Amino acid sequence: MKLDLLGSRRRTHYCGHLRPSHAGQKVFLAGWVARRRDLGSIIFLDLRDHTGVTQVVCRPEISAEAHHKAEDVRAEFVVGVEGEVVARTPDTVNPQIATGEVEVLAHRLLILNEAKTPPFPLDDEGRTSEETRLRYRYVDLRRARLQHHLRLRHRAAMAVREHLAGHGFVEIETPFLTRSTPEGARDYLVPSRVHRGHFYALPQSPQLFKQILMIAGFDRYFQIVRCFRDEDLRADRQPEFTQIDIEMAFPIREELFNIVEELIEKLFALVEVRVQRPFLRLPYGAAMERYGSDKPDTRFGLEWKLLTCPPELAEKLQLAALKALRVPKEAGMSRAQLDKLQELARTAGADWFSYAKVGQEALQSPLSKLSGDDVLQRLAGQVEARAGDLVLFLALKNSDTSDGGPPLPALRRLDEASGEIRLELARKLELLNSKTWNFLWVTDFPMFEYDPAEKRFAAMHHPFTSPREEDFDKLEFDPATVRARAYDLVLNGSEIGGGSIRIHRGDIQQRVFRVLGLTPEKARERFGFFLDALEYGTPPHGGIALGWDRLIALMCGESNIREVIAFPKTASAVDLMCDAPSSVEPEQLRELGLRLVE
RNA sequence: GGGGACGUAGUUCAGCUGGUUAGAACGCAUGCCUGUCACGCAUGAGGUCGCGGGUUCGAGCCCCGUCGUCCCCGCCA
Repeated sequence: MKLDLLGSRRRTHYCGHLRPSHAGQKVFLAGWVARRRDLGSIIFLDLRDHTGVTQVVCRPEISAEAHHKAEDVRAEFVVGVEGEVVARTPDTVNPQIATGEVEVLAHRLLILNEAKTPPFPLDDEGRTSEETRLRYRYVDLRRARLQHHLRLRHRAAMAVREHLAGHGFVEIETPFLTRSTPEGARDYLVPSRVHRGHFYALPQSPQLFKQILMIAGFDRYFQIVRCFRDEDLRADRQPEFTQIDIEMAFPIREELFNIVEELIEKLFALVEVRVQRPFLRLPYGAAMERYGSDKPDTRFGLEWKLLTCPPELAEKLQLAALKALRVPKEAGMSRAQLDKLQELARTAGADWFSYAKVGQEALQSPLSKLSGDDVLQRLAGQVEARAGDLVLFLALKNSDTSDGGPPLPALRRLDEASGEIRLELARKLELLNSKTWNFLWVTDFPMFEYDPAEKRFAAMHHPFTSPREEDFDKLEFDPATVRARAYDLVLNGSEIGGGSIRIHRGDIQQRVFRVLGLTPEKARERFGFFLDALEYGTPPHGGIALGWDRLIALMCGESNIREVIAFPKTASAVDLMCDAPSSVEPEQLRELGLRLVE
């Protein structure tokens, strides 16, 4: 096919912008052919660009050449149209599209490029398999939905820059080729050609660089930055993802919260959501007890309560800890559903599950024979159960806390099971409102988490998080109870950010490393440059990182972050479009001093 | 590393208890059509049933293996 040249023609309007007020104007439009309707002696083309669609009319009596060319046009051809905007007669107006009151009468049609038949229809909204979409991502991205998401992402990034710059934050880039720090996630490694046998690592986050920028006197820093983690993927996890990374010197926690809350407020204004401020603050302990989660979804009630267990029941059942949840008006729940909850409780790690249905007169429960109705009444009373309610009980048995290890992991299991039951109930009872946006700060995380497999403590946030000052003395004697100055930002049950006030004193940093089982030698080997930097006048500092992909996905109403990333990877970390990762030439390996084994 | 779901035309899917020549819709091609806008009508092309092996007289269907995609657990300081 003979193609036309664009020449010096300049687009005068976008396809989605024409209105009756443009009638009579000569215009030049350019875009992709969304659809061709050939009625013989009249051919309609729907011309599309990112703003929308305009109907182009090709009639032989206006231009025989344009009409003739339109016969060859197919879907996704790139064309330019020179013509006149005309108002449609009332009976031909299309109210379904923004430009439906006008059309462009083609005086001249330029076929700028042809296109293969698209591998899938562009207007099918989510019916094409993701595999096919990702393979032909350039076609997929033409869809209005993805255009919207990525353009919103762009405007959101602009808002971030404007907001943070307005608060005195400076955007500074940090290296991608950096040093491996084996703590935390698996690193992506990049072999050095110049230094054979040595490797760079792609950053899991710019954590140490941003702290060093504080030491360097930059006072307030931010970056919209790519991070890399070589771990298994999920719907909300990609091997490379973006963070809004923020750090400030001489931090007041409330000031940081305020800056972030304001930012969130501005971001959600972009999608016409007014957020409630200030955000709720919830200590970690309360979150775990009441919601069974460190990222509670507070769009619905269903709060657990830790009960004081009547001794006779505790004795009989060997209960070590007992939680209860009042489910209003659900006394009618079926045995089958309750059995499912019991099964969930078991697999989620609780030792014991039971329930009571509150009637007008009496309680109905498998427990009543065992405990007697008065004991049951007292338990139900502790959660203020009323007639018609269902009360769920969840417990930990004695044997589990007496195995010598710290009792916390066991309690944690109970809490986590309670959290899963809570979420399952919310789904089953359809309590999740997609129009509600509940932000909250979870604060006062434990500093350390005991890892039974490795038989050591691990940092819950990261090893540069400051313990609360009043807990400094417990570092060596009771690390499990040391609280961190760490906080997470949570939205509707998703963690969208996390940060902390950092350690700015070398002595405290060394003590924390020691709790983590890092000898001074090991610490020096891994973080020597950072420990050195700490010695040269480190101001108190702290910050936060927001999960940008997750945040944008939530703003777009998407549950999968691939929908807000232009070129995402599959669950096995493959880019289906460019087929990465790939093998490389033997010469490339030779240069790097690498040899493949097996 | 583990569990679950899926894999059939370009796309989305159907395909019974293993039985003749594997179907539908959309898309595509060709022709007709002057007001369509998911145009319509007619005709037609299009299949490595993911791949390899096995069972069977016979496999899209059963078995084993393998690859790929999605979801979840572990993992993700």
